[in-house]
Amino acid sequence: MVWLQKGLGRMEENELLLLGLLLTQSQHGYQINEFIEKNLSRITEMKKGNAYAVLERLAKEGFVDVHSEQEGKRPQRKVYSITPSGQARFMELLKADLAETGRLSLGGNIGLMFIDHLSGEEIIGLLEEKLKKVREQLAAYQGTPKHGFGIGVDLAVDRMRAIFQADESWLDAAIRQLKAEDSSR
Amino acid sequence: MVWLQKGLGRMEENELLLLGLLLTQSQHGYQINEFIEKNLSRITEMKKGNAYAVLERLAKEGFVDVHSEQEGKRPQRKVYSITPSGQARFMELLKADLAETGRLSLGGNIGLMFIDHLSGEEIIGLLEEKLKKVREQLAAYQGTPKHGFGIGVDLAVDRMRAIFQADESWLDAAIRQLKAEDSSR
DNA sequence: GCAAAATTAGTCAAATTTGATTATTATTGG
DNA sequence: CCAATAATAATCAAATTTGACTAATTTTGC
Repeated sequence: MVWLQKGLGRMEENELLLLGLLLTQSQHGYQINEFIEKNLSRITEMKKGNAYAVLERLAKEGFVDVHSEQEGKRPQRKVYSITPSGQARFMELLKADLAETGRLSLGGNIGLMFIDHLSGEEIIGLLEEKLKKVREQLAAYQGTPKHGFGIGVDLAVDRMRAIFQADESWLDAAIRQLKAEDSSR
Repeated sequence: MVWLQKGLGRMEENELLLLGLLLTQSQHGYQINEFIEKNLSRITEMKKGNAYAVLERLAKEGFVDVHSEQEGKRPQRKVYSITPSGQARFMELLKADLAETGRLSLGGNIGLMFIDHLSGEEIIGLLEEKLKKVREQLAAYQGTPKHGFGIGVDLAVDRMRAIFQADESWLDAAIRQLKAEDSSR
């Protein structure tokens, strides 16, 4: 993976996300995780287990309140709500996250680094496979209608789309060039 | 952060990187970390401490051999060399990393999601600050000469540059649009 | 109406990652 | 030539993250 630094770290962005989701309404963990998996899978990859851990951390720091609920014989669930100090923290994190360059981590670049350990055909074959997959991803974006969760979510998704598109163009150009070099031997 | 999945995970990419670096020559930990910090900071953000841990893991799995060296009274250093099974592992990881869509993790997107908690001017101000920083990053790329560590490294760096450039364009367009909306009120 | 599958809700151990810290040897400026 | 700083080399505790697991309740298909 590849990074370009500054701005919030993983964990701080996870805190920002959870605080942001709790800002609209108090929720229990499962509810939050459902929402993330169903609607925000393009915008975060935070795992369930991690979300629960981050919520506990936020509670320990006083940014959220927790209280247990029992509905019938269901496993007790913990409802989290944001505190005033949590709201302040949210604003702080929000501004920090928006202003900085931001982490940029791109899978597949380490492989690229060592590409000369493969033969020309192998390289082209693998990169074409990759290009195909990138295009599938892009197609999925085209198919997605606006979320309706506010302009921000749409912006975030669109930014991802733009980045993906750039990767597609880059890959396409790289493959062409490799092919040209290959045939000129 | 934002992810788009499939391909190697963080740790596997870290393994790939270290195996790849050991392929050329056996090295001790400090040497490897120096090289990464000085030459590959645009391509990975693996931290020193982590590199040592990953090397230990690789040793435990038989992908690298370790033997301690003492030079004078210097702190003993551990020299790592790749084993045949490590070479096979390298090839495996290399192909996997090249063929998949690859993780794409983009900082600042969570903030974007919640942008409507800020006022129009605040948003524009923060995004412009961000744009400035992104442009600085881009300028740094322009200034970097080719590495000379093989075509792969250059490709990887260039891919990063392309992605960054796309982010810059996206940001620029987004700001314009926000300004237009703002002034039409 | 009942067995199988899916959903709800969350926990936990193991693995990974970070950031600070230690300790020795070179180098540099005055 | 001596004190301060930088470079060498790595370790470790604490924090975070993952992925598998538990366990109860609904829903579904036959």
